[in-house]
Amino acid sequence: MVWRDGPCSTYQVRKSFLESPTPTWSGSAGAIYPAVRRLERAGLLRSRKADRDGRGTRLYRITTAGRRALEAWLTPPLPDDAVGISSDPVRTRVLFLEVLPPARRRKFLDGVERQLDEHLAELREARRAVLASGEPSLALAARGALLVARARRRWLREVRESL
Amino acid sequence: MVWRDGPCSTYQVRKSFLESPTPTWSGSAGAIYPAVRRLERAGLLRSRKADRDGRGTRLYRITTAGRRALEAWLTPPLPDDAVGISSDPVRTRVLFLEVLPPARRRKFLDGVERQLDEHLAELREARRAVLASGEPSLALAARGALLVARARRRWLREVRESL
DNA sequence: CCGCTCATGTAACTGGTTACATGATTTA
DNA sequence: TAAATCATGTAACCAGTTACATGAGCGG
Repeated sequence: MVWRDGPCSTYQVRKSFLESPTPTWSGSAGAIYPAVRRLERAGLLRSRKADRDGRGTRLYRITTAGRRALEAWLTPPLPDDAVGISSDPVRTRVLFLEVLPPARRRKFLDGVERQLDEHLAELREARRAVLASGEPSLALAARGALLVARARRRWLREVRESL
Repeated sequence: MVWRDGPCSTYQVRKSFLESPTPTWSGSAGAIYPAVRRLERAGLLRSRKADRDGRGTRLYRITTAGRRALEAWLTPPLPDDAVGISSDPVRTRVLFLEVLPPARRRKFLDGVERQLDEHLAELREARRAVLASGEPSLALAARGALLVARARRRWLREVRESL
C-alpha cells in the first residue's frame, strides 16, 4: 500500500485496511502502527517528518529493498497456503452439519443461503462502484470475489439437494 | 471433532488437524493441547484418564454445554466474516500486479495457473478417495473446495485476458 | 471556545508458531 | 536391544485485538 500510495502516513495505510471489503483485514490500530514500524526497522520502508503537522506524523516511502520484497512476493511459486484450499467457515460448518437434527439442517441452509444472497448483492453493487471508479486492479479483484462467492452459493444448493 | 470422534485423546484431535487438506489448520501441538484444556476449563469438554496407558493420556468427551455451543455455532445468522469475502492470497497479489513490468506479470500468471492446475488435480484425487471412503460430509466438503478452486482458476484466465 | 472527529499511538490480554523435552511404544 | 516414532506436553517468541489515552484541527 505504501508502494501504491506514494509517501503516505500510517493512518492512510490504515484507512485502506478499514475500507477494504475483506473482513479479515480489520485495520486495527494496534496491528497497523507496530507493523509499519517493523517494516521500517527491517529496511523495507523509509520515513520523514511531515511539514506543518503538529502531530509529528511521519510519511513513509518504499525502499529499494522493499520493492524487491514486493517483487519476490509476486514471484511464483507461491507458498502452499496461498494456492491451497482456502479456509471457508461455511464449509467447515457443513462438515459438522450432522450435529443438528434434519429439520435444523434445513434451517441452517435456509439462513446461510439467504446471507450468501445478500452478500452476492453487495458484491455486485461494490463491483459496479469500482468499475465506475476506473481502477482496473480493484475491478479485477471484485470480479474474483464475485466468482468465488457464486461458486460457494452453487455449492450450497448442491448441499441442500444431497441432504 | 471431539463430538464426532467420541471419547478421544488430544492427540487424536491433533491428527485430524494434521491430516486436514486445508493448510490453515496446522495442527501444531502448541495450539491444540492448550486449546483442549481451555475447552475443558470452559466446561465444553470433560475428560477421564485412559486405562492401561503409561503416558497419562486423558480421553475427552463433549458435554451438554459443549453440544449446545456446537449447535449455536451452526445456527444462522453466521457472523459476517463467515459469509463475507474470504481472504485469497492470489487475489491480494493480483491487486498489486502493477508492481511488476508486463512481461513478469505474464510470468506470474503462468506460474500461478500451473500451481492452481496441480492443486485442482490433487483436489480431484482427494475427492475420489473421500467418495470411496463413503463419508458424506467429507465428500460434500471436498466438492465445495473443488468448486471454489475452479472458480479461482477461471478467474485467473479472465485476469490474463484483461491484461 | 466547546465538542467532535481525526490521527497517532500504547498496554494488557489472547492465542498461535517454533523448537525443544520427555517418556512410552513399536519395529528392525 | 537399539533406533525410530508415537504421544504428551512446555517455554519463548511473535503478532493481532480490544480498549484506552492524548493531542490536533475543525465546525458551529
